[in-house]
Amino acid sequence: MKSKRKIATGPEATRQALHCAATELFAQRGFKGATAELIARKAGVNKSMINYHFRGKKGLYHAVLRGPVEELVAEIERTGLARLEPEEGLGRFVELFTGVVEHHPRFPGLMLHELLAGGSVAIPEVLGCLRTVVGTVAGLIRKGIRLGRFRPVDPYLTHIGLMGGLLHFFITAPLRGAVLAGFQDAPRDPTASKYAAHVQEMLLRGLAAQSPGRRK
Amino acid sequence: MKSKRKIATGPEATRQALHCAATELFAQRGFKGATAELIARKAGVNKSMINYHFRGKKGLYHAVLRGPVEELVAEIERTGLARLEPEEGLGRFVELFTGVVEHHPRFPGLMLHELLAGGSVAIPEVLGCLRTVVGTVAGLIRKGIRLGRFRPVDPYLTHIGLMGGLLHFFITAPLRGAVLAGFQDAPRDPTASKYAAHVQEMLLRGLAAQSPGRRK
DNA sequence: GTCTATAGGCTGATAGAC
DNA sequence: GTCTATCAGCCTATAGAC
Repeated sequence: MKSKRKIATGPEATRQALHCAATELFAQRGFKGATAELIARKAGVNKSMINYHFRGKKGLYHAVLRGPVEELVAEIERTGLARLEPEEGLGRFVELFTGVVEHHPRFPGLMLHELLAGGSVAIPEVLGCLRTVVGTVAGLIRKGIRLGRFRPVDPYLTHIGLMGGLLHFFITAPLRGAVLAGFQDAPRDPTASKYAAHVQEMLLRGLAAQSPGRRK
Repeated sequence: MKSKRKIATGPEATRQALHCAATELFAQRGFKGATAELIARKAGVNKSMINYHFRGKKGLYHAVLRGPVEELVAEIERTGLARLEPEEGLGRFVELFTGVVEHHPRFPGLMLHELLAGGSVAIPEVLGCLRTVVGTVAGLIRKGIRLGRFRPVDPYLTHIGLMGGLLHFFITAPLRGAVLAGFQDAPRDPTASKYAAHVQEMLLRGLAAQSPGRRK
């Protein structure tokens, strides 16, 4: 399992190898838990390259964190999520989020470590993005309530439940096998898209003022 | 904010002060992020007391983690959750979980750090307890499906969504003020019981085969 | 039981050769 | 750009006085 070697050479390949290895390790162990030497070894690169290419460990961490967070916000804006119908918009948000995680599988781990630390490691970059996400989702829910299609729930509490549910699926993936071993009816390897469909259904049915249109 | 001083004296008070301070710091920073010196200072106690009373930092971590996890399982069994009607049982689980968190406010932080680490720090103590929780919740859902009262969802995916939603509420509490500032309609200080009610409603409506009895 | 002092290892960052 | 060598600081744990 420790056979990650750098193949290509040159400065850009070094940068990428470090970025990639750091993403993995920061997500699993957090900022302090992932040491510079570990990252460099996993990248197959000399330790001091971290300082040359990223101005130190903190710079590398910021670079790693910015990617997925900014992509999520960009996708939200590109899709014009806020302007969609409430049901459609929330469904698309779930798909969009799982799509971003597919490009950045370690995003949930990074995000949660950051949240647990109280945003202490990288406040400003992330905080603004979080506000956009929360605002968009809460806005869609508010719109649905106003239109009489959703129950009068608290949009922010709903957002917490939704985001928590999404993040939890991905971060528990490594442990799932060990915990579910022995449960005969447990899904072998639940895919993200299967879970996304489940979350959409639970969310829309949970929100619906009346019973929503059947999908299946 | 750094005015935590030990008042009482004696060995038991020292133990408790360390346990208490460690709970706080491990939950916020994880095992490696919380240093022994930080814990001792917060407890108002000498650093070497960690080794005397807990056989080192790891021993202290295990002691801290065991408490809430075992209490959760004990509560599940004491309540006889598995034998209740599905709707009642799931509702009680949500209340029971938030109740345990009230006794152990740092439980969600500890749990998530552990999950993110892939259970690497304390596998055996926690893994068995997790299996009990998962098994009980999934069992209730399975029962509801069998009785025709729930839709034929995947019980394990449902459990992931439920637990994720619950945990996320508590771990985001510190950041909530900063993220929600400016959103006029955001709840000032959402209580755990208010959130618990929200989660119950979303869960049961999301699961219901037909429209469930209105509560309000 | 509690303290001080310190050992011994690891960590992040830098200096300087190539 | 990349490497080796190395420093100063921090970390956990222990020894030993009280």
